[in-house]
Amino acid sequence: MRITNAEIAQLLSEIAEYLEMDDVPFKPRAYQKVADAIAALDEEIVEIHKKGGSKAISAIPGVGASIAKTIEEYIQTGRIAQYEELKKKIPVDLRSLTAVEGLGPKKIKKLYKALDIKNLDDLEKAAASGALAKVEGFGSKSVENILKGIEFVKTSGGRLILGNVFPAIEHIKDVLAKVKGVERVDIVGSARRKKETVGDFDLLAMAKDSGPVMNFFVHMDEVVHVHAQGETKASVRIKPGIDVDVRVVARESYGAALLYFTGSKAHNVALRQMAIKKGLKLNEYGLFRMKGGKEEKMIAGDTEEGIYNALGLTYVEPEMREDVGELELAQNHKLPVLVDYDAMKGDMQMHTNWSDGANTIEELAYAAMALGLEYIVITDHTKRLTVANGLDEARLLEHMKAVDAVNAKLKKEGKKFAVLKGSEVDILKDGSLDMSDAVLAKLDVVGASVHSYFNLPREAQTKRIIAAMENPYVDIIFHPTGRVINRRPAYDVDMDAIIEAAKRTKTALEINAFPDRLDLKDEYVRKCVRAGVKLSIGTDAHAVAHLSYLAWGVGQARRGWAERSDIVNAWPVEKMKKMIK
DNA sequence: GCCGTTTTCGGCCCGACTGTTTTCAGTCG
Repeated sequence: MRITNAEIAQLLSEIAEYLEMDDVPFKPRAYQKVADAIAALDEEIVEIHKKGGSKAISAIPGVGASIAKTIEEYIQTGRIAQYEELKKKIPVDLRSLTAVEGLGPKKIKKLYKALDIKNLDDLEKAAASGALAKVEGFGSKSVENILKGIEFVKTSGGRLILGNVFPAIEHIKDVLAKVKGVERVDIVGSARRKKETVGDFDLLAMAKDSGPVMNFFVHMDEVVHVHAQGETKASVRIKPGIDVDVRVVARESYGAALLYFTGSKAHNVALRQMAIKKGLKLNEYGLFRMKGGKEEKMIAGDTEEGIYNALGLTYVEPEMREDVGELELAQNHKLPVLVDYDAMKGDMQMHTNWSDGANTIEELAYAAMALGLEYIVITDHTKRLTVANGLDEARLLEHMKAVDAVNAKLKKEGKKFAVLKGSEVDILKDGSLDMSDAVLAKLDVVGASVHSYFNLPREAQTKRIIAAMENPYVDIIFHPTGRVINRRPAYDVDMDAIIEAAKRTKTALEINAFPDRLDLKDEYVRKCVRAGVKLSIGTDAHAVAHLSYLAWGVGQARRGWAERSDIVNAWPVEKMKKMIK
């Protein structure tokens, strides 16, 4: 069983929480910082260790000799003695208990000592029996909130897929923007950074007087519960089970607030530390010059750019704000110029009613044209995927003629738009394809994907995909890792080997833009960019409505620091054809 | 426990809101 970065991060985070329970100063922050860094790491920590031992691990920012040894201990023995000691003292299910809003290490410890509460079930029983309300520091209000928190943890199961819930939050943003006195509303938080999943939504509003907008917000029809309501900040749950926070600030502080509420937390902390070094203080109201421990003068705050510049940095795009090296680049004015959301010229993957799509070739073409695209690649499934009505050689040849017919019609109408002939070919167990080379040779673009044998051993799975890339007609590997967010993990593949083979065979890797796929994920996108492997963004649309998902693919590309030159379909059709095989 | 243009000791981001312990600790982001 492979040890993942996520499980190491979870263990370190729990150690931090245990230390927090005992009021140990500063250590909790050190452990938590490392946990966050490892969770965001784009390399497997096991690999780092294999290459350079605990010394290489301690090269990760925030990791010193001690924590490096702790991680090494886990990699070598599967256990951490320190963690087990701590767990023995207070054997509780920290992961689920801390997921309850309002419960932190201190309260969890108190509940364990007083009522032997170890998990959500114990907690729920104690709340129901009335025992909880008798614990010092807990009252009827706490019990009520804890019960609601438990319910939420049980039903929502954690993070939501951004693309699926975004329309609901955009609606609230639009409604708030219309409240009298509101000058501007922005979606901030991880949604602005285009993280693939979000825990909650944050909105920022600009207004002189916060009263009316706060009042409106907590009384919206969608609101089922108000968690908190103050003068400038409120937090509610809306109907689909999403938590939404809103914060109101004045114009002069709006940039500072945007910066602060967009995060990430690690990026913000790093910025504040830079400010301190310059004798400044950064908070959500602005960047201040300090004198004798007091704010002397606000030197930036109305725009994000002004704050970055005052700190000697170039503006950092929200999708890059994860404290994974972007600040060093900003300091040296060497940030990449990320691919723009409106840079896309084409869509590289979609399905028609010839296989498992809902619409015709023509309907997709007109819809894509309306979205401002210059070309689309039709990539219906092939024969092995019988459940999707996959095309065999004969039907694919027929299908190509149908594409020709649509192009002829568009030309007659004077439209400058191209429909390209493509296919989503199945990669069979041995790495061969379910379509003859003779037919593939007639297509403009060939994408190949894995739809079977998800559980092959790592080596076999890797070999299988590389074999497909070696086929001279395969231009793109579609959804290269097969993961479906919140539903199915990626198949076990050696991504470094895949990326290396992609480079060697000049095969592009897809960023599948479907909101619950976003496959490649951001860290692999970064690796491709670094290696010079080209990327292809496809919506994998199975209906006209899905074509708008392209923006989620671009967001993912930007999170991976991709520039326009890295994305084959950010180029006009002729240039795109040259960039693929 | 980590770190260093204040560098091997002495610091460690900062503010809003809640509930309850009538002055603040705990949690969150």
